[in-house]
Formats: sequence, structure tokens, C-alpha cells
Amino acid sequence: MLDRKFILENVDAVKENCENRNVVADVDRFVELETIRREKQREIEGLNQESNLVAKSIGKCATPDEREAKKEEGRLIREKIAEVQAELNTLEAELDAIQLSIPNMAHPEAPVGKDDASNRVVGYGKTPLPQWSEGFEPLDHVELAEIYDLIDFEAGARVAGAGFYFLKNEAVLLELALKQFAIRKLMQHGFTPTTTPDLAKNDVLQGAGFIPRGNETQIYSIENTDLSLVATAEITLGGLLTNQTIDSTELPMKLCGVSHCFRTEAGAAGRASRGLYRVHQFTKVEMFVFCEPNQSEAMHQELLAIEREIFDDLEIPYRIVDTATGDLGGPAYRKYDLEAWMPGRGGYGEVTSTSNCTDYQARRLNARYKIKGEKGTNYVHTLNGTAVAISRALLAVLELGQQEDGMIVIPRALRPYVPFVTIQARK
RNA sequence: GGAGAGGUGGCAGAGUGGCCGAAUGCGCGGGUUUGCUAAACCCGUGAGUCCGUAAGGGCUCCGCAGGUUCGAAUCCUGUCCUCUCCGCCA
Repeated sequence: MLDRKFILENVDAVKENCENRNVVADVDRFVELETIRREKQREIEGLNQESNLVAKSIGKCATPDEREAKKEEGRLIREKIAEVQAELNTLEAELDAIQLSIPNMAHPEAPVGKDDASNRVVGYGKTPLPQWSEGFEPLDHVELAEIYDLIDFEAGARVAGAGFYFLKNEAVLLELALKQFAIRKLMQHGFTPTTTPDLAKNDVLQGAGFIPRGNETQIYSIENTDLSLVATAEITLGGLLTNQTIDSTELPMKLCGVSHCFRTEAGAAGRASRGLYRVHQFTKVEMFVFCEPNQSEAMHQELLAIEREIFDDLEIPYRIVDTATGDLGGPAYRKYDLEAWMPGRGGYGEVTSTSNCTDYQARRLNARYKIKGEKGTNYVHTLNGTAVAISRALLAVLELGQQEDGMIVIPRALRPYVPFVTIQARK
């Protein structure tokens, strides 16, 4: 969330930002309420002071009568405090709701536009688009999965419903290979590997900017608990520093988290994509960084560079997209996506996403840092980026690896991790 | 899952209704002394927030949320977490 004082002092900029991001938030109402809240807050503090003074004076009272009079005085003040406090609580609740709905400010260079139509392509990967002979029709991964017996969507549907799947045979080893490959690469780049819980408390979800319950939620929640299945390890890794103040010497803290990711994909039903592209569960290796504010832009470039390296190594052609304001989501200040070429859909499809969330998540999570020898603390900046989302990466590897002679060739970068170089058809 | 114990500042650890934002020790910062280092000694040392140009002052915070009271780290309720023992289990 944004700082309340910042909102008050930058009303026009905040409103314009909401508009650019295609978000409806009642900023005017916020300003109105926050102004009243501040007055009430001061009133309460004054009353508390009075109350404290009365309480302290009681010990020095000479006579019992004097004592009783003071007690009565204190009692009255307490009643008054309770009254004002109740008003304050009502204000807080409404303020909090509005504050949550106000998105992060956007990077001044992020393309302005209502939706993904305004996304800007800012680069391409090293690998050229595949060239097949005239007349050769590449299959999509669903067809390939059938012929090579790699994924069983029907069994997934029988067991858990549409959007679930069983990986089989070489696909299982490829999942493990992609994980290994990504984790080792990140370790080389100074990331500490972790596996994270696949569940998190709803507070933590909210801190990361996810809404655990509600009609449009992406999140599966666990009945009779305040836990939800995570949609990404970004949630759990961000939660790592909840209510923590760490020393600046520990920054930047670069973490890599492996988790399962669960998404309801509510509202996406109509345009649900075929096969592995949009599924309810997948495995992901995620990058997450806590850093000082002046480091975050450079870190963001570093995360993007690592994503490029991974997909260049996997010999997957892609383009880089600078995400438009309207498509950023709440917490992101700036976001780059890598979109891989997917022959089956004859177009590009998102495979990674890296965001600089500045202090937007940190404020809600209350994640701070302290510089030794200096007074006070400050909010850290948080960044996240996909290293490999297995389902979509696997999709691309299979579709791009298919050969006209009927084999699927595995990218060189993965060969150290699997006991095969090609996959043969089974059907 | 059951029984017990406990959660206090960077750490250890006092504190069972007002003299406590919190003793003491360690650590940390500064200084004195000393060929250097060390030791010894002295001073200082939590965070958030509000008012103020500042000096300074107010408010809040002893896991978290409520409650009792003129007054709560201290009493009560709930909750989370940690430890010990038992049960179960990969």
C-alpha cells in the first residue's frame, strides 16, 4: 500500500495513477477521512495525556476524598476516550479498505494504457524463431503430449477437475531438470535457494497484494482456517520479513523459492487456454529480492537479465514486454514479461514476469531495514521475478523441440539433468 | 492430538498494580589512559508517530488481540509461537 501521508500530499498524482492503471479508488473520500482521522488521533492523544496525568497524581493525594475525586475524573476521561476511539476505529476501517484499493505508483517510463494492448515490446531473445519446411505443421503441446505419452489431462480432470494434469514419463524428468537448471543458475547469481510452504496465512497473502477471498479471487482458501494455497512463492518469500527490521548489510537479500502454485483462474473460464498454458496447479522457481530503495531499479534489470539468460539457454525465442500501467496489477511499480514463442498457438505467450514493487508490499508487511549508526528505519524494496514456471516452460520446450522426423529434441542446457537427448513417440 | 513451562530492548536476563520505556551484564558508539593491540575507566546507546525552524515536548509499543482499573510488562480472557514430556506418523 501507499503511505497515507504521501497520498494526502500527492492527491492529483495518485488519482492520475489510478486512472492510468484502470483502477477505481475513492481518493477524495480517502483524503476527507484521513483529515478527520488525524484530528481525532490528536484528540485521543490529548485525552491520553490528561488521563496519564490524573493517574499519576493519585499516588500523591493527601486525603481519601481527594483521591476519590481524582478517580472520578479519570473515569470520565476514560469514557471520553472510549467514545473517540470508537469513531477512530470506524474511520480506520474505511480508510484501510480504500488504501488497499489504491495501487502502487507507476514508473514514469512505463507505457501508459488501460490494458495489455498498450504493452511495449522492448527486446528479443537470442534464439531465432523455428524454421520448418514448407508444409510441415508443428503440433501443439497437447497433441505432442498425447503422441509421446507425456501428460494426461483426462486423468487430471477425473481426479481433480479441469485444469489439473498428470505429468508422465520424460515430462516428469524435464520438470525436475528445469528446476535443477534454474536453481543452479540462480545460485551462481548469488541467490539463496529455498523451498517454501505451499500454504500461507491470509495476512501474508494480503501483504503481498493478493486478496484471499471474494468473487474474483485467484486464491484457493482452506476451509475453517485462515490459510490459503499460495499462487506463487512470491507470497511466502515476501512474508519472510514480515514485521522484521534487518540490518542494511544483509541487503540486497536475494532469494530463490521453489513452490507449487495454485490458482483458481476465476473469471478466466471463457478464455481458458488449452493444455498446460492455464492450469490450476504448477511448480515454479521464483526469484525474490529485498533491497534498499536506491538498489531496486538496478536489481530489477538484474532479474530481467537472469530471466533472459535462462530462456536464451533453453533456446526458446522470446520477446520482452514493458507492461502498460493498466496491466501492472496492484503492487508493481514496473513490470517486464518474457513472452515465449509458442508454435502451437502461433504466437507469443507469457512465460515469466518480473516486478519492482518498491516499498508497496514492504509497507503492508512492515519489512524494514536499519543502517548501523543511523537513527531510524526505512521500508525495504521488494522485487520478484519468475525464473521458471514449469508448466509454461515445458510447453515451450516441447513445442519448440519437435522435429520433422518425429523426435523431440531437448535443449542442451537441460541435458546434464536428464538421461536422454530426444524423446520418441509412443503412439 | 494430550499434559506442563515460557514469550520483556541487538543478545542474555531482572521486574507480580503507580517510583518501569523498563535494573544488571554482554554487545555496540564515543572518549580518557596506553609504543600498537588488548585491558581498565568514563559517557552514551530501542522503535513508531504527532506538535515544533530548532531546542524540546506529547502519544503508542514488554508475542498478538481484547478486558478489569483512576493507573497494567505485572491481574483476567482469547489467540499465535517456542520448549519439555506423552501419543500418532512419513
